[in-house]
Amino acid sequence: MAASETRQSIVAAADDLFYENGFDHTSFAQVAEVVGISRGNFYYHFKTKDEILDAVIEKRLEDRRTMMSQWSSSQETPRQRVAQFIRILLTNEAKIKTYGCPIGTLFTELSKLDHPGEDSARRLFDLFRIWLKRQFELMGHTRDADDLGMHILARSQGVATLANAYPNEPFLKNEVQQMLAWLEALEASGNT
Amino acid sequence: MAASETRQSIVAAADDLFYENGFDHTSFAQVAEVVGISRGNFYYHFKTKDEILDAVIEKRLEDRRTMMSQWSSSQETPRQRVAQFIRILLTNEAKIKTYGCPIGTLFTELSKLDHPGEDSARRLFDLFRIWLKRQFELMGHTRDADDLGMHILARSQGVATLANAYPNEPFLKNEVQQMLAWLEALEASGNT
DNA sequence: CCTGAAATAGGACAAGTGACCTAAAAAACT
DNA sequence: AGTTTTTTAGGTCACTTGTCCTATTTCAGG
Repeated sequence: MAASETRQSIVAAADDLFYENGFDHTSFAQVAEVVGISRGNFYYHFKTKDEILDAVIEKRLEDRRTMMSQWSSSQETPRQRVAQFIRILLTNEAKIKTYGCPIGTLFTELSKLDHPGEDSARRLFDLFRIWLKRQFELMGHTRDADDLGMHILARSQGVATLANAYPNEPFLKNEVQQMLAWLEALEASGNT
Repeated sequence: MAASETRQSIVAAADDLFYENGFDHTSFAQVAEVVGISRGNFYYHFKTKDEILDAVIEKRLEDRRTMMSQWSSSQETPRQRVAQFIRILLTNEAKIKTYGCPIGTLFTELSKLDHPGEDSARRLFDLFRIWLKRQFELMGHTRDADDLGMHILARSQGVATLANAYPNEPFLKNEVQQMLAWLEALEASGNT
């Protein structure tokens, strides 16, 4: 098989396993088994575990970028686009209740491990942060656009964490409704 | 030294290390070194790693219980007590920015590891959840007391996560102000 | 078909882990 | 002081981990 294909399979499998079991707790053997290759072959494609982590983060960045560009083409107004962001919680409800937020849990783990990849993981937050800021600016909230973005980002993180702790409750849906209501209540024009 | 004292030292050291480096990533040797005892002695007090985890969770539960009972005696109204809860984020600002929330990060890790201690860790959330519910009930919000408690719990979690990701920003203080304003804006009497 | 590069397999290694064991030291009690 | 119990130290074990190495297979280009 071509090297790039195998590489993709490895990154995809590692992406899932890191999400489901955590980065530190996922071993090379596990990834290799899921992909269906030998551990030895593994090292032909990735020399260190950190290299896989970098590749996984790069993949997650790319996946989110395409997701956000789809929003830009399907949603007319910035308000609708932010609403789309909030609704990720519903789209991924099942996985979030089981594994939490893929971005938040990865950053939290790497931060706790004092792992160099922490900085790369923060870039996943940055991606949404900057994008959200831009949307709020387009809504006219030029001065506090970043604060509003951080606010909605934090709310999403908190909801994901508690939905993970209490999966069998309507909590997540309730909070999404509240966040959407908050978004609607925001004045159309900012305070500049 | 008396066994109970050594045991306490171990639990205290493990509490810190689990918070700073994570449960899975903390080894017996590290805890023993911090306490200043041999690894062999360790097993006289705790037969398995899970036993230490249980003891640490029990300690955290007890610490929070005493904290909340202090609030009850120092704060007159339930509204002031909830405000005190919100202000934990400020009290522990430095540690939260470095290590995140001790309750949230522990639960997230155990959930990801599929560790049996996940249920015990959830009881830490329960402690605050039930207490918050009670405060909102006392404020007159009998019907949606639990929703309000979960809401403020989730906001705190989200703020802690993002403050950990962006420690060099006024974000945490801003959000605490917003949460306190939200609390003030709640009607004194509920919707029953 | 042949040849050299690309890709794969599987074994080996050192380090670290949780767990266990036994003997020595310390403390408590008679 | 002597004896029993409590507490401690340090070695050992089986296992897993990330990493490395070498031999074999696959496969494309001449």
